[in-house]
Amino acid sequence: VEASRTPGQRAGLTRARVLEAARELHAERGLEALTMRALAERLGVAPNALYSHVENKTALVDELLDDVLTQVEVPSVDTGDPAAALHSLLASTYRVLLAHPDLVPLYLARRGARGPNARQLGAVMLELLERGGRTGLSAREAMRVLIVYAIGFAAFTTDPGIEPEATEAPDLDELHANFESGLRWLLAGIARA
Amino acid sequence: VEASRTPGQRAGLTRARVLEAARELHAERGLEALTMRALAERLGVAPNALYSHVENKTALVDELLDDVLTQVEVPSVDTGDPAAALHSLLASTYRVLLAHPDLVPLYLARRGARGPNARQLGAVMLELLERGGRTGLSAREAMRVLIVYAIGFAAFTTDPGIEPEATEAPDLDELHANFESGLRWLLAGIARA
DNA sequence: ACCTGAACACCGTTCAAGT
DNA sequence: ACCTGAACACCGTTCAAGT
Repeated sequence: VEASRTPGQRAGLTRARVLEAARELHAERGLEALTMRALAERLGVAPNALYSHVENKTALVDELLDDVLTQVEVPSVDTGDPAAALHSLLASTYRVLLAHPDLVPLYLARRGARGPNARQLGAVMLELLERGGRTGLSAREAMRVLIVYAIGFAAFTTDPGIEPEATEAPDLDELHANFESGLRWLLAGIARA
Repeated sequence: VEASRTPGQRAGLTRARVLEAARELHAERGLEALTMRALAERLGVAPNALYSHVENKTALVDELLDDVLTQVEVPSVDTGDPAAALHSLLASTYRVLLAHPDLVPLYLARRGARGPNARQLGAVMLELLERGGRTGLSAREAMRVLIVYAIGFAAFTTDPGIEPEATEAPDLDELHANFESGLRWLLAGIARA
């Protein structure tokens, strides 16, 4: 929004710089402030200049979502109890999601992330499930249930919406314990059947 | 979009007629076509005329979401096995959600519905849980887990997103069976603990 | 109270043109 | 290849005015 550059002059943008600015903008002012126009303004370029470095807004956000997953603590795959490792992997995922509350609706809307980090977490889960005795279709089913549960409960924790039976709003500790309970039920069912 | 009415003339709108038109528009052309402007056009009024009958778009959509829940089959509360009743209630909810695939992201975004139908379903669930031996906090926790799971899995079924380990896309029968598996695990955990 | 016209304050994206 | 200016095709919502 500087009038300082004329057509033909470079602004020195990079895909990496655009993504970095997007992360900052999101961190500082939240998801709804993360618009292509605001992002362009922060970078001092015209809105359409972004499209030289990013396919569209969806691709940009996808990359943001996948990046966050680097924060998930991945347990070692081939030592220790696979069920315990699965538990800690999912608990870590839940915590990471809660650390970025306003991204959670996006994970929800896109049913997870799509990038390399998401794929790697999926591969680890499958391997742990297989070490626990589930293979092939059965392992993929278990994985789906666990992913759905973790993202779904994170969403519910960041905003319980209206509880059907509205008493008082549940507090965070209660919800965390609640997440653990459900996760244990699922892991027990997966181990048993 | 008719130029036929001058200021002061009534168009005969009602909240009920607006909602009916919204349901039709959504059914015919999908969620993204359901804009206030398109809705007004269908009713032959100016966009802002809608605001005489509906607070805003959010309130309108909330009512739509709650309405859909009338289609859920509610089992009888005080006869039969409460766990079986719980199972059929959740399976019915899942099916109803799948019957309205493009509303599912909205249930997700709002963590369920808020209206009288949602509240009634919640009350039935709590009563069934109590007949199964869970009361108070414990019952509410179990309910949360089940609701999160049903909505989350419905979302995943309507659009699996990208499976972390992308093999072939899972087919519907597989996903339905998958929903049942996870639901059984949860109900078993709830019954046991 | 219920409607219209006009506007406000936005969006994401595309197109043509400059260097 | 990378940028600008201008525009397209929208949104939800508000305000002032008419009857």
